[in-house]
Amino acid sequence: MPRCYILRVNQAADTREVIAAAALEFIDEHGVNALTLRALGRATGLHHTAMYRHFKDRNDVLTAVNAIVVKEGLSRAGELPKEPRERLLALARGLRSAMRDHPAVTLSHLLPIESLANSEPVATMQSGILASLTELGLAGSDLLVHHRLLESYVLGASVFDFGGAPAHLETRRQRLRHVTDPAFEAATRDEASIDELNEVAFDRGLVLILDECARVGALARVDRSARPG
Amino acid sequence: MPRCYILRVNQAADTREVIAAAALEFIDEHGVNALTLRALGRATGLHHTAMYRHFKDRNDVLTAVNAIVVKEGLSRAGELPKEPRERLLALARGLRSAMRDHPAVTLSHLLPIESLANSEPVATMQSGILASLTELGLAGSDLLVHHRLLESYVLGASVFDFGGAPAHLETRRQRLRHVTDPAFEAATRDEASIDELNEVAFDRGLVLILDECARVGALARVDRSARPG
DNA sequence: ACCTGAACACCGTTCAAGT
DNA sequence: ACCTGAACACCGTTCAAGT
Repeated sequence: MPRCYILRVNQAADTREVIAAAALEFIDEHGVNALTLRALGRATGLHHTAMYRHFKDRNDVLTAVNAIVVKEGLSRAGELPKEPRERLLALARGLRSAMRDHPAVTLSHLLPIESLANSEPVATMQSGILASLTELGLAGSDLLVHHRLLESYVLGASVFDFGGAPAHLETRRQRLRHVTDPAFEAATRDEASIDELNEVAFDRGLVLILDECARVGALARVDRSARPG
Repeated sequence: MPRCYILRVNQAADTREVIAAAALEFIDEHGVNALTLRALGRATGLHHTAMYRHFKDRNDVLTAVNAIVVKEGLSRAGELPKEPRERLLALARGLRSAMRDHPAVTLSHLLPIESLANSEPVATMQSGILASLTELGLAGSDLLVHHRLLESYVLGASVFDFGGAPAHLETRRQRLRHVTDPAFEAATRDEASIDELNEVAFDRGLVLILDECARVGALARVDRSARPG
């Protein structure tokens, strides 16, 4: 009984990736909590226990889904600029943009902290960021601290901003209900206004942090050329 | 059959709060995923279905646990300074400190985005932050953006920093394994070094953001006094 | 008002069996 | 090598029944 209508027509593609793509689509539509292995089985036309042939466990499926999102973030960043500060800006905005496209996935973005380290898109993103920070002049503990700051900010703020989706609007209304400023009224009027506010705030913080990275990097570079060796 | 050894000796206290405190203790020890209602029943000496007399559902339990952590954050902040920038610093560091004390709870801190809005400690924290930002001179959309930035940074970065705990050390080693800088070697040597790096990076970003809030607030204040009305 | 016990519909995971 | 089907130990939640 050929129930595998998706897999049958994608024999060329790697089964693992086909399943992961189906999982991403399912999460986008129904949320991450609704993604049970049985539901994923229905979506792919496979028996739910067949997943264990391609994934270690359910977390492994989510890890693969996250890798797709990071990969989309890289392609969103486009051709990477030569200038390191511009490159960091492009990478961060690209990743943010991919996460915004898949808000329901974001909740499981805390998972990759544990398990995504070995995926290829994450390694690419990681080394791109480290190389850019180094080019800015950062080294040693300065490099460590600012790398950590940038990572925590970009991923942390995005997880926070999108993790509660799609309950955003009502939540924000609740949290700001004691404020009487008319600007608050306007910003909490609809989803679009809140989303725009989020993006403006995120970009403000991102520029702030990258400016600091460039400033400290430039200082360190001057310091090194003053007393070489 | 008196199985309720905890509740029996705390008849004065509110049952809901006693259960929430037991849940916090359990999560600290066994992680948030291990907190099933049946396990919580065992910990409190109650039948697991009795929880529904005090909580709407399992998420409601986690919401109550989060409220305790935020409350601890407020008390960690201590006597609040008069100066608004110092007050924001104290509030943010206090909350961060409470979250660091309960890293396993942090994973569920994305939940409060949806549901914690109505708890009393969160409301207190919220209004304290808004009042401080206003005192700094921020108003209108400036106030909105910087409030959002501060909130996303403090909560987001902390969720990200602690969410993967206690798998921190191995994760960081994995993620930075391509770096050869000796400073990285030192920083990933043990848990304490990584924790220290996290705290240094967090505080750096916090000061950066608060300086920006003060700067923009001061500008806006000058602007308002230049053309009053 | 608060707690118990049985029950329901689910879940992730394992494993022997098929091709 | 890949997939199925039955089975296991669990889970959150509901509800009638007890005091």
